[in-house]
Amino acid sequence: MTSLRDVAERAQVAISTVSAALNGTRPVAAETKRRIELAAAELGYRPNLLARGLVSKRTRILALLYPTPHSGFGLTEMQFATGAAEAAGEQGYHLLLSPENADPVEELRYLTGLGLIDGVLLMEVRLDDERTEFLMEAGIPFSMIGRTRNPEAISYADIDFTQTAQNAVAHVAALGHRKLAFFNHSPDAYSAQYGPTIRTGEEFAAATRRAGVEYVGDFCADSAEEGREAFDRLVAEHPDVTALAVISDPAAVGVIAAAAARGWRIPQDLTLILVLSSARVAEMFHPRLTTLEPPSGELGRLGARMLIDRLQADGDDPPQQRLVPCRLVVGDSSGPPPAPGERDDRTIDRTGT
Amino acid sequence: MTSLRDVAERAQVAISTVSAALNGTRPVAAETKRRIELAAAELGYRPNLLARGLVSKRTRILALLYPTPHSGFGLTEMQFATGAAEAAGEQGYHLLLSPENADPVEELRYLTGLGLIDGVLLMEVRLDDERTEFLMEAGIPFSMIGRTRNPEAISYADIDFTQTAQNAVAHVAALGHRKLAFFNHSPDAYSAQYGPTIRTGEEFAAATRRAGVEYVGDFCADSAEEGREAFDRLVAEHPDVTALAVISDPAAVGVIAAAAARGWRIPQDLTLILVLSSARVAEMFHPRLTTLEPPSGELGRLGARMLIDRLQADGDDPPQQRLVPCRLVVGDSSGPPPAPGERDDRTIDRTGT
DNA sequence: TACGGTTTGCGAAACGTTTCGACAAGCCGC
DNA sequence: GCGGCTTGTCGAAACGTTTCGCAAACCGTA
Repeated sequence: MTSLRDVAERAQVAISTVSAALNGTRPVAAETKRRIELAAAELGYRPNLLARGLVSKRTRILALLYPTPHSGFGLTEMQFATGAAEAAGEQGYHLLLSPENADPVEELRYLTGLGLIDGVLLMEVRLDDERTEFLMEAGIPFSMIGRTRNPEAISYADIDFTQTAQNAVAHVAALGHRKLAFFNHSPDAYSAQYGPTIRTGEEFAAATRRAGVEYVGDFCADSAEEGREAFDRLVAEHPDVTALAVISDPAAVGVIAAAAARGWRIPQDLTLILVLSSARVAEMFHPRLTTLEPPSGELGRLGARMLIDRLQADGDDPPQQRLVPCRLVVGDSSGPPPAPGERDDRTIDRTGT
Repeated sequence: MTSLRDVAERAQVAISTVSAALNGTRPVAAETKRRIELAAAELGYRPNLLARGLVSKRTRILALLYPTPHSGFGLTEMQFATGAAEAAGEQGYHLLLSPENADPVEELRYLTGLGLIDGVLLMEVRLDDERTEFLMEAGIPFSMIGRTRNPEAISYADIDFTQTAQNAVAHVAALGHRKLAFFNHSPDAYSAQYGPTIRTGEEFAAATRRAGVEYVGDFCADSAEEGREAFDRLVAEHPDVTALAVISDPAAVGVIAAAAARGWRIPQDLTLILVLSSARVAEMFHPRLTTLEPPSGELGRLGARMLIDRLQADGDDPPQQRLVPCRLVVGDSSGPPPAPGERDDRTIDRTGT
């Protein structure tokens, strides 16, 4: 490891001069500077981040905090991480992957106490998130991917649920549908606090209202079986439904099976949309499903960039907040609604299977 | 930030004594130690990682290096990362996410020059990987998830392709199949160097040979269209094939479509297996596909643990090497082969579609 | 020639640790 | 009662930077 000292010796100047020349923090005579840069290059000098961080209190390291996932990580979450890492890298920052243990706040206290971290990027933010309170109090710079219930004072990048729902509703309305159903995650302890779940539901309701489309909301757990049941329930109560949006991949599998069992074809008899899922997943289905794909990578990038901006403008300018809508990827599961009576509705006894 | 010095003052001892007491590096009188620990707890003292690292040359930070993915990151890759982060966390280590730019070796040189990193975890290792050469030469501890062509001297965790192929072949053989086809990734510039692609192909060939099962190997790019074409080609040349393993998710979509177009049912007319894909993806298919699921999380964990072991045993004990087979998740796409002539083979003109 | 101002470079302190030689005190056996 | 050993503590140096006060050299102007 060659150090500043080695460079100084070789260039025949003081250590402090080398530092000034290399960082441009102070004027250095052109000739001297040239000599120093040459020496540094010859020796392959790399500044030691630890030493620098020790005195400057800046490490250019960010931590990405994520709860150990309850149900395995999806593609979406991964893309937050890689997006953030990429954006950080571009700005000369590094990203530390920090899985949370049982006590996220304790974890945070520990992590920030290390002096290793300039700021924190929060993933999987809940509507009331204790982590934000801790970070605010401790005065540690952070930004969120997602947002809390009242995020006014905090920088965040999140999905634009309003726009997303509106686009989706516009899509089905343009095809001629007058009634849209939506299967949300089941309102268990987790989802009750999980922003995307709540907001998607609310915004679908609102968007249909605005568009004059009839709306049916229901819930189902993330399994094919539950998707099947929810679908049967839906058709029983609303036989005239022609379009359905589902937020869970496995539930969609169940829906498709149940629809097929009923003799419904997609998209002729039912338009099906996968919400908050990646197009790559949607392609696995047959037919290829229309998807509202979250801009995960971009959200990760935005989150990281906001945090870095905040760190560099050490004045306290107002928090940045960005909402990005999902991309509507139209697949083969979107079509005009069936004419009344056109649907070949047969009842099939599935219990025998 | 409370420092060692604050603790020392409060406990009325020298700084060095506090350090010794807290780290147990030297014997300290029980009473003194108690006083110090009390003071540390009261002040909420956290050792500063930068300062510690500066002198001890150990930061307990590992870097996870991954190429910016050519085709988007899969679930599999994500699980390497989270698995590694988890294992690292358990041992008091941290994991730095490092996307590689155009020049991986330059990136490595920079990263390791920072003095921030104790060791490197390599992902997406190619058969001839320039990164390993650099790391060996530079004497930087590292381990691999995957392995090079000749990995004898390096620690790695990889899939046990031999066992995996054998299990898969045993599975179809037990069902009564006598002929197995395998669609590998297309042998383009990338795959030609990519271990899993090469090894899976070789091992499937070898395992069928050992089991006395006839083998047909072919390639197809990662798209439904190519999967379709490959399947049609296969059936044209080998109409008696009854079992097929596919390594690419999108290709499997094409295969299923092409089989359906032919009137073949799965699994009655064809047993289909998805290779190196997650069970979560396999569930999206209808029917739910039998899968060889890579033990990604575990490989990540193993890789991290090996690296940490290596760092802690600063003697040079031999490299650790672990192979873990894929988990065979039997879905609804596995069944006995059709009786000869049983298959309802109709030729369908798809060109009109 | 003298003088204020500017340019340029130097040296030392500081950041928070670890490490290690020195040393004081207490205890042992003879 | 004294040398030698053990035990416990201290102080200082070192890690590789950044930062900042200061001084030397040089400029143009009076």
